[in-house]
Amino acid sequence: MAGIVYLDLETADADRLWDYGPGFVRLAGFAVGDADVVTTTDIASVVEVVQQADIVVGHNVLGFDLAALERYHGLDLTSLVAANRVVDTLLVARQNDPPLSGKADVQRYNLEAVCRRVLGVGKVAGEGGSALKALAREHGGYDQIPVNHPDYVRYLVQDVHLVRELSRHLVIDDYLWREHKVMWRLNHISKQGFRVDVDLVTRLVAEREARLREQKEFLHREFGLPLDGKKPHTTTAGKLSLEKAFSQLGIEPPRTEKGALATGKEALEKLEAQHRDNEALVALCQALRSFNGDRSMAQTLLDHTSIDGRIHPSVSAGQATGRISVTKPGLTVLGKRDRSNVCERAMLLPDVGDVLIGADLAQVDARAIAIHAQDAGYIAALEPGKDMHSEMAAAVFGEEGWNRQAGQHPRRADAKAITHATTYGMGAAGLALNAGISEQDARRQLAALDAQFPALAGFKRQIREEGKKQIICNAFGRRMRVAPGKEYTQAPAHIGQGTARDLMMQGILRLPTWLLPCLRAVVHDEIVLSVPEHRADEAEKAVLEALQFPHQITPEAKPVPVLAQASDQGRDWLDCYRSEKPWPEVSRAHREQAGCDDPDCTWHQTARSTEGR
DNA sequence: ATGTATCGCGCC
DNA sequence: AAAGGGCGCGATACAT
Repeated sequence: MAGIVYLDLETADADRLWDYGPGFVRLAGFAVGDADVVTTTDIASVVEVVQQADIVVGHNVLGFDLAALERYHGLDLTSLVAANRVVDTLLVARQNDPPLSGKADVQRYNLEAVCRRVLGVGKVAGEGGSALKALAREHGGYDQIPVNHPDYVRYLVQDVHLVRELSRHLVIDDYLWREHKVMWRLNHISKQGFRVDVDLVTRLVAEREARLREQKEFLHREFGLPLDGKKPHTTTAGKLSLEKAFSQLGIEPPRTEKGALATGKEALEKLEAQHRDNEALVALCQALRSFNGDRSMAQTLLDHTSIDGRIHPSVSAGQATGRISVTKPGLTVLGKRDRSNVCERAMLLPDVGDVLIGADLAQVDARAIAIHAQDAGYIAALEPGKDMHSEMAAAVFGEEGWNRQAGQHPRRADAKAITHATTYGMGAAGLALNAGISEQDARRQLAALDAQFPALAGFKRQIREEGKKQIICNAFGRRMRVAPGKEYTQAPAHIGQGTARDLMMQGILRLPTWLLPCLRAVVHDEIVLSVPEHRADEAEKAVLEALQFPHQITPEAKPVPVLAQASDQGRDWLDCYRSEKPWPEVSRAHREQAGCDDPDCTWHQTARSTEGR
């Protein structure tokens, strides 16, 4: 074996890792131990070196460099990861110095930023990232930069040096070894890709354009809104003419919190409800609302679809809680609650000959909190076979009116909101506003919750206190940063989300390896897989087996059961929810019909409205 | 032309 | 004293 190998690659446009083809990797730089940095275009020789290494170290190597060597040069990454022979300094940097929530910290983890922090500013010469971008611009693309260009080579050499220096300052704990295996498994989502119904996407893009044009013309004709821009009502000129329109209709224009003209769903729905008889106003609101929720998801999917007809989203764990981001395109924001946009999920398909299966964890954030809080009553409410929210309702509102055998507690929905909200530190005022109750009632309900679950209340106090040290740790050892001053809300919320994240990742780690190439998406508490039709039942059983287990925070602690439920086996992602959702169009079988009688069917509606055009 | 901030929407 | 968390993406406005 060849000691520690520090590695960095220069490639064509990084966004094209999965569809560029041979030649993607252009130049490799590596150093073995303390030896000089070697740069070469002989990538096969680099694969040899990596395979021989005791450990290969690099920044984002798991998600990028080693993935590229695996894809285009036959690297056996599986064995490397299994033997703990990969150290990704990006994963390490995030655990050693966790990010704040929000956008402020997204740029803090590129190699140069990490090195400036850890090694000191003087160690980093220039701005490699932007210089590289300039080189690419100058030569007409990342894949056109001459591989012997002195600046190109110099930045590569510096990055290898930086990785080597950096790795001497980073601390690798047990959580990180686990995390490498987690991210390697999740990277199958990027690698395999998710098949797109390109015909449907193309049709939806066209339909949306037609609809938008129609609405814009209507608003222009009736209310004098400008025609330019994609959403004229959000431009300065558009807002001005809208204000005028509202005034002419005798209505005070609705405002957002910051005083701008409100054109959001809630504001418009409220306005509509208040002035039902003002026909022109209702028409205006409806036209404006047709812009809302009208996202260009089809276009976004199309923009990210590779020549193989698939999207290859990025998977990363850069959030403050460790939650997994699936982006480019973002798969965590596809419509689900709204009938009007749930059909976005119909655009994603299983592989040919496959079906999609899904499973989601039941109340996983509550279980995460229970694991930490060790509140006997709270854990009891989470026992298998019990309906957690009904149990919570009984605890807060009393047993009366609830026949356990007959079904759910009548105030189940209220309890659900309270449980969820208090985990995130909602106060009485917020709860009152949210639930439409008096502040006094809200205070009483929150107090009842604390009284019924004293250990839960104690845990929240304790974790808020720990949050003052800025770093808190979840049940699996992930370190999470709490913003100073935000301990009250963030500390319990981070525990709920962060431990929930690692419960799901535990399930991912428990999946049998044959299912890894089947992974298509993770959405916090849900996973989706494309599996051969004849193995669907077997796969579903294996997934449920993997996702369900009791977890205890210490060997002495009370275990909390983690439970999951399977979705339907679907011929597209939407089809997976056909028995969960009440809308007929969720079923692919329904969508395959030429038409239907349901006037509210969002699938056949567009077909009807465009008929005879 | 390109990047950042803000808003408003969607999801869990 | 009071305090609802975490995100991604598109569109626009504005600065550079």
